[in-house]
Amino acid sequence: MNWQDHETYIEIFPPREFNFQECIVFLSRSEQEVLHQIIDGTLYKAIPVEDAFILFKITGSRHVLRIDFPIEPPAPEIRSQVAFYIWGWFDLDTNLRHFYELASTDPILRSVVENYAGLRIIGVPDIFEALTWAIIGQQINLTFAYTLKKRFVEQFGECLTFEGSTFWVYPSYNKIAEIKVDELRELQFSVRKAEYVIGVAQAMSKGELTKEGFLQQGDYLQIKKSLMAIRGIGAWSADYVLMKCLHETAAFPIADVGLHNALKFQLGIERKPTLAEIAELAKNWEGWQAYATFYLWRSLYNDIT
DNA sequence: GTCCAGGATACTG
DNA sequence: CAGTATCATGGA
Repeated sequence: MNWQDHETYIEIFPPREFNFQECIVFLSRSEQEVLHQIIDGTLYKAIPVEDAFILFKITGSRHVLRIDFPIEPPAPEIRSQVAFYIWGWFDLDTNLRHFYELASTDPILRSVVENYAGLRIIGVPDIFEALTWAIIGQQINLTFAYTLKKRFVEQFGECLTFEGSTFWVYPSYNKIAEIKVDELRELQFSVRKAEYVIGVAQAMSKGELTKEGFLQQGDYLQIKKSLMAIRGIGAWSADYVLMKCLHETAAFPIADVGLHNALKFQLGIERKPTLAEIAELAKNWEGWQAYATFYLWRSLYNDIT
């Protein structure tokens, strides 16, 4: 982690293959997003750190991210944890050079890595959020998924307010472990989605499920197997969590509808590619399937000014 | 009205 | 074991 503490603010120095603006485009993909805000090109987010909620804002230039604390600068240890959080959020430990080399000769990836150079997988560092967001998004369109998430966060999460703006923090698993299926049904969750979400919360609340626990298993396939043992987490969700939370660049949600639509467009065909065809295309992506998927997702939406 | 959505699970033959 | 029904609702 490459950063510098200036007491009232901090600076983070990302690797060369980084473009803050591209990340902002991704973060702007839904107007219903409640877990961060972009105001005049500045990114705001509140996160829980050691039983407190910290609001930070990020302004990015070419080679440095500047992090300010609008409410008040926190203690040194907290500042360090915020830097660590942001480092992981933007997946700054990953060296993209290998991916770009591989993509430069790949018929599918060549154009997207040129178009979106510097884009990184924007993560979901909180594994409870990653697991439950994957569950919420299953089998429904993204617009409705964001509607459900917004209701869920505003019903059970906590928030900070600053200068008239509200900054929401994702609900804690301890809170969700205690609610009933009916309370989520009222938000228009299906009974099954509600059961899955509460089940994950209860497992985490009992300490049966932790991010560190998965990471310690080391091997991608072993972690995927462990994730799929959770009720409500199938192959797609497991790969989604590996990709967005556990920094596994080889994670590949091959059944993803968004991936299929992006490939249909990139290939210029009238139908979606079959799983076998995708597997064939992806042979060249070995080790970087997660980034290939993320860049292809990016190709599905237009820039937001 | 029809069909598809960032799928997963329970049931059936 | 592979195929099928079911979930719940929004958006195109």
